[in-house]
Amino acid sequence: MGRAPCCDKANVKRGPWSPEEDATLKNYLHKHGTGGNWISLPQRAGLKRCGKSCRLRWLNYLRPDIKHGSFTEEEDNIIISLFYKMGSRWSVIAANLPGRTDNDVKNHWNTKLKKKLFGGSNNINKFNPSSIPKIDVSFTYNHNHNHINNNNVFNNNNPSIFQANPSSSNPTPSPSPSPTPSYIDNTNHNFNHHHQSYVPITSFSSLLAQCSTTTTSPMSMMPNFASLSNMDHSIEFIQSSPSRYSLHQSSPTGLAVQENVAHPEELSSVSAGSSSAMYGSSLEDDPFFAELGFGLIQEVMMNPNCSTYGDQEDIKPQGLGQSVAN
DNA sequence: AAACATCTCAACCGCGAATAT
DNA sequence: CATATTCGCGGTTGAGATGTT
Repeated sequence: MGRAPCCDKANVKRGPWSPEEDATLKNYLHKHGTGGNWISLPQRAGLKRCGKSCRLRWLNYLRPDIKHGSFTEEEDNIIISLFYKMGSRWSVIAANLPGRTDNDVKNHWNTKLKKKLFGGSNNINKFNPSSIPKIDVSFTYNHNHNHINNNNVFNNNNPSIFQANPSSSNPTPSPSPSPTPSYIDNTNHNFNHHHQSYVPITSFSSLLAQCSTTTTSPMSMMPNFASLSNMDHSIEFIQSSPSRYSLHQSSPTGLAVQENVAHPEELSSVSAGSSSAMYGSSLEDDPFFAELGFGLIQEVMMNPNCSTYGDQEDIKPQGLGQSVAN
């Protein structure tokens, strides 16, 4: 037995909204709000629509703070960076782009960014790093547990990152402000921790550009996905004795703590296999590998041409476990 | 100008999570 | 605590717009 439908599909209108319906919904919400119940709202408002349809129409189109129009380069970079960090959590990514909805971001990724970065999701051989504007890479890693570089998008000083859009900026009452997902809370907490050290990227385009190579192998033209994988995680070394550390690694799937590890410098030899096992997820689960239908990851991981250097010299993300611990 | 291909994006769907009863 | 209801999300679809031949 399947799930009961949310409304009587035979008696609701579907398809594009008319201007009259938009006006009706908008007026009703301005006067009454949702009343805490989208399902019963259409009936109260006099609309022959499913409640879910009303909610979607409001959130994705009618809300007064929606930003229409094309995405800026800065927005692109934020989307790309956050996509790599957390995968297709469109609502979280959208929360960092004022005026943009998860649907907008998702559509933009699927129709523009994927092609911009890879020249077609199903043909990685078309990928051409030289077609991507080069911007300075700004990896940041700090062994001394200091705060991160001010230039990157994960900066604590940037209030939009990992926080839902403040509803106070909305001049009209928001009928149903989206609650801040717990993921955001957790991430924000992690990133405000004064011991945190991690590897953000300011521009994924720049990372791809850094991976241009002197060889002609199509695979070697791909970015170093080993180093990209690490961007899904934040890594923190807390010194427990002069020569020993506890290693705290957080990822979207959880937190792993490893006690009594050697100095971070020595961890550069950690193998890909042990690292991915430590994270409890396989590289094949990685959003970018999934996106590309990637199979032969080892070859990419071993690609020496894809070492990327930040302004600080402490980081050379050449392999799993290496990017933040070098 | 017409036919066809491709792109865009609003809308729908179904699921898991959260909340109410 | 169990069940029902609602919400919110990510994946997918398809109509209309736009580009190409």
